[in-house]
Amino acid sequence: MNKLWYLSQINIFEEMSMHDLEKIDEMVMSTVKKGELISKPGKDNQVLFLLKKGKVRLFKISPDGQQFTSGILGDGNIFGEIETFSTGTSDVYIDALEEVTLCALKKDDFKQLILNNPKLALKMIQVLTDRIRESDKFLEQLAVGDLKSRIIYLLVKLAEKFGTVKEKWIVLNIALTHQELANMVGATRESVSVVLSQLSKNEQIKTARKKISINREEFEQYFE
DNA sequence: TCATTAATGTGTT
DNA sequence: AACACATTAATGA
Repeated sequence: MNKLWYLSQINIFEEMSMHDLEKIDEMVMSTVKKGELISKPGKDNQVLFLLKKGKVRLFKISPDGQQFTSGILGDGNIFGEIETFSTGTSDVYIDALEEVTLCALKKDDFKQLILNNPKLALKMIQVLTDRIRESDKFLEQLAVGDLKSRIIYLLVKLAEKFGTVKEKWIVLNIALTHQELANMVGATRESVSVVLSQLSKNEQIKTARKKISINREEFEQYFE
């Protein structure tokens, strides 16, 4: 099984100066509708994408057509490939989980940006390091855990990245179907449904269609 | 509001 | 895990 997991919390824009942010703002920006493919393996875009708004999914497709989601990136993240710089996305499909606004950064623009913002370079390293670390951990969890623990691990990760606290719950601000969750933990849609309703019955999570909240107290121990 | 589709739930093998 | 089928919620004409 090809199991990778990239989850990065870091907002790449934080370290940029106002001046550069304005430049980015002027850059060609495109919007991609939900479900549309942004990139696929082998496609040599030679650009870095700055994700201004929305969420994208990185996934692979196995020979039998099964999708495996290897990561989800949210606002302020960066992905893509240019000759001297790779974010590890050259061999994955990327599609939009929701309507997405992004701008494409060409090689020279990126170089310029780095030159103007030494801190940005550090941030980039941090982002990529973080992805590797997450990937490692996730691989481990997938190898050792039963389905329930894998799902819990995933929900906690999603909560860290996309969650907002609401009383005793953390609401996951990301619309995912059970099928999509299944694609992330390498399980079937049905078994994911079963585990989720189990957790729901135990008041560990709350579910609605494409909406999940997790109980803060129940999962406190899982957070770092 | 109704009909269609998508998401989820459940039992059986 | 795979399948078939039931139920329910979302969508949109």
